[in-house]
Amino acid sequence: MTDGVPNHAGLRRKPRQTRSQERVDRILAVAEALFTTEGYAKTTTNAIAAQAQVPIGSFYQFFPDKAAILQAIALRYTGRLQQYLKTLLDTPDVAVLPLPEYVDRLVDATDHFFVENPGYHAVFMDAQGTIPELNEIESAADMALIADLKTALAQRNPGLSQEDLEVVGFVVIKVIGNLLWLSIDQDQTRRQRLVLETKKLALSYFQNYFPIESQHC
Amino acid sequence: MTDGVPNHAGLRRKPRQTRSQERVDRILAVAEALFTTEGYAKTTTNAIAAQAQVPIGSFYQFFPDKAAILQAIALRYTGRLQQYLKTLLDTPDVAVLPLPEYVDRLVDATDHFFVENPGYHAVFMDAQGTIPELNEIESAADMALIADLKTALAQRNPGLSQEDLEVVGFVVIKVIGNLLWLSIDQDQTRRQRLVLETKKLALSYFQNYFPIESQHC
DNA sequence: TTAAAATATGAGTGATGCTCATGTTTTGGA
DNA sequence: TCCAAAACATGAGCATCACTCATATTTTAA
Repeated sequence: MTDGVPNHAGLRRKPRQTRSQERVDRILAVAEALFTTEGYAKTTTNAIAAQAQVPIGSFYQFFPDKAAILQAIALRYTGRLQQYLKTLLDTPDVAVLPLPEYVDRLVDATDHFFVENPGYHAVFMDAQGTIPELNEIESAADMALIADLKTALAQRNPGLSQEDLEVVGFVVIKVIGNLLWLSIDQDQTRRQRLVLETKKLALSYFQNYFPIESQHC
Repeated sequence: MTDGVPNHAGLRRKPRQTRSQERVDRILAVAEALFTTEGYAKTTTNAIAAQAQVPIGSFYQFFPDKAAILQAIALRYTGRLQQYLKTLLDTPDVAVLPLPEYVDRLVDATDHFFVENPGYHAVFMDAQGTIPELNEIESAADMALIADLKTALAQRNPGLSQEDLEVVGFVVIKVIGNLLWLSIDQDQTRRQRLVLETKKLALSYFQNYFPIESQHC
């Protein structure tokens, strides 16, 4: 992507005029609201266009098809998450934290993002599988997260091979994501417990690759 | 379900005659093949009916809607998986295996099932989110697996509370399922590595709740 | 044998994603 | 300032798909 504004990704025509840009923004806002409340399948393109006060024809000037709106919204979310976690991982203070605290921070940050962005859950939950492009977006987003985590972990244990770093990053990102994702549907008590278990799980696994230095009997 | 045959679940009318039963079987077989090769969204009910040599009207005598076929297929798969794992967990020899070997068996069995039943992956991958009933089926299937694992784990450490058993079962079932699920798309080398990592992950986590008896410095 | 109940059938209906012919606005050179 | 050409806007209408229902056929049982 040569363009810094992810809004334009997958657009049929890039809006040049102010009015057009406003229309695209309105469409995305309305679509996100409808997808979240009604679901992707039950939301019609005509309804989005009508509620955004945009003729259906103009709608299709910007978006090649219905799926493209969801892709645009999904891209916005994955971008936010990656930036959020990268900021954490790149903080010098965090990099030198003992492993348990490090895992705490990582899991808490991911959990926090999920809680603060309920649309993320709603959008990805909805049309997964139906839209192959969505899976690619999620996959690409995870790749980026894994890459960030890899550099952070390499710093922590320079002895690990690239293959090991890749696999450990993959497992940790996927597992944390999956468990916290599942915890969203649960009630408050169970959710907190699952966050705790996620930390326990990640820490136990990490210790296979980052042995505690101060281990003595 | 009072009926032992899961094929009839969610049917509009239960086929009483031999011919009807054959028709339903043909529909399910054709639908599974088409869903797997073409995908759920791109497969039309008319195409299923035509290829199964059943008029579209008769199709809808048996199935209330398109989603019901997928549900029937999904139920068949989850039933098979549960039976497969329950058999393993209920084997007396397995119950007394040391934890590492126990985890090995559990993970290998799940992996084996995924490999032997590619349709499971295809069917669930496809229309998740689009069909709320599918999520319920998957959720119910996981609940059953968790229940089976709970009793097996309770035997292994009677000191654990119900809440702990529930959470540990939940985490392990979900995490193993998720990682092995993801491993399916990967190439052979990476797949084997991920199976290994899944074992490592599950074992490390288990050791929080099942301390090694023979631990001494 | 036959009337009623159960089952089979496929043309037709409504809804939805998307197009395209036509109309309107903006642009930039003279 | 004027005008022609390019860019943009519009919504009635098309194609497709899930699903129905009026009618025809078969089975049941008295």
